[in-house]
Amino acid sequence: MKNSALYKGSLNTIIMKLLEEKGRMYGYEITQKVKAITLGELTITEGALYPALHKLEAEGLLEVEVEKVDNRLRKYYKLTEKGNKETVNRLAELEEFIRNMQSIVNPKLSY
Amino acid sequence: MKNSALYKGSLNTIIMKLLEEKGRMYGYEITQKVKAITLGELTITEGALYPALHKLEAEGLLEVEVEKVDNRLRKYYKLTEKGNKETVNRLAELEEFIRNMQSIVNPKLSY
DNA sequence: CAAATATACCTAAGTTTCTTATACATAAAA
DNA sequence: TTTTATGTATAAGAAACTTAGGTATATTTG
Repeated sequence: MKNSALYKGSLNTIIMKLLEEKGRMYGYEITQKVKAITLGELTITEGALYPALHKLEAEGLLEVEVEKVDNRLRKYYKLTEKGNKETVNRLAELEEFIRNMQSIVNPKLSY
Repeated sequence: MKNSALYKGSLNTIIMKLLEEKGRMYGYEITQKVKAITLGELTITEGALYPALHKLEAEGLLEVEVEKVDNRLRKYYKLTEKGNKETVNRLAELEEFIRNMQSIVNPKLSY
């Protein structure tokens, strides 16, 4: 049962959208949230997630707050102001992609 | 104006879906068709298209017929039997991806 | 008529984004 | 006590693109 289609390029948008909603989240929490929302169909691997978070932080779209909970480390991420603006763009792009794909895949529905 | 979101992994499915509909198409025709359907928003680059066609052919999902039209070469591609079956799977996967993305991006709509 | 654009194919180098595998560490459950 | 869950991280490799070329003919435009 292959990883059921996480199309490349969508991960960043997923992260940013969840952070926009929730305010702040830590990495592991994001993986669990995605799994829950998609009823187990979509699994974010750690090898994809952590580099993505670090890159978004490096780009100034996320900022991090480190906390210790239950003697274990957590890195909470939240959107910066720049990140908030960029989230709007990326969501618009994703929605455009979805519209385009539906025009191709289901041409009868797109008038 | 960046290339407006061709999420990686979707190109093969686009090609296969168009061939399923049209019966057979040649490369250049595919690029024009996609541009037309998406009102210019989605452009398939040749550097992506031709390697993708060759790979699908190598995998036995497409077969090719070469023709000369107006003194110019055309390579018409069509789905093999195996390609037809696989198209069903890929479309299902793409639709699942779209459902999952909508669950994430627009949680209020997904009951 | 010359130059640009459209049609039609192709590949190579580099980048991005993932998967897979591994590593470290603590807490809880079997 | 061993496995599973929680929590982070990186390195090597694969896959799928972009960018930038190359070749050639037909048509349109200035």
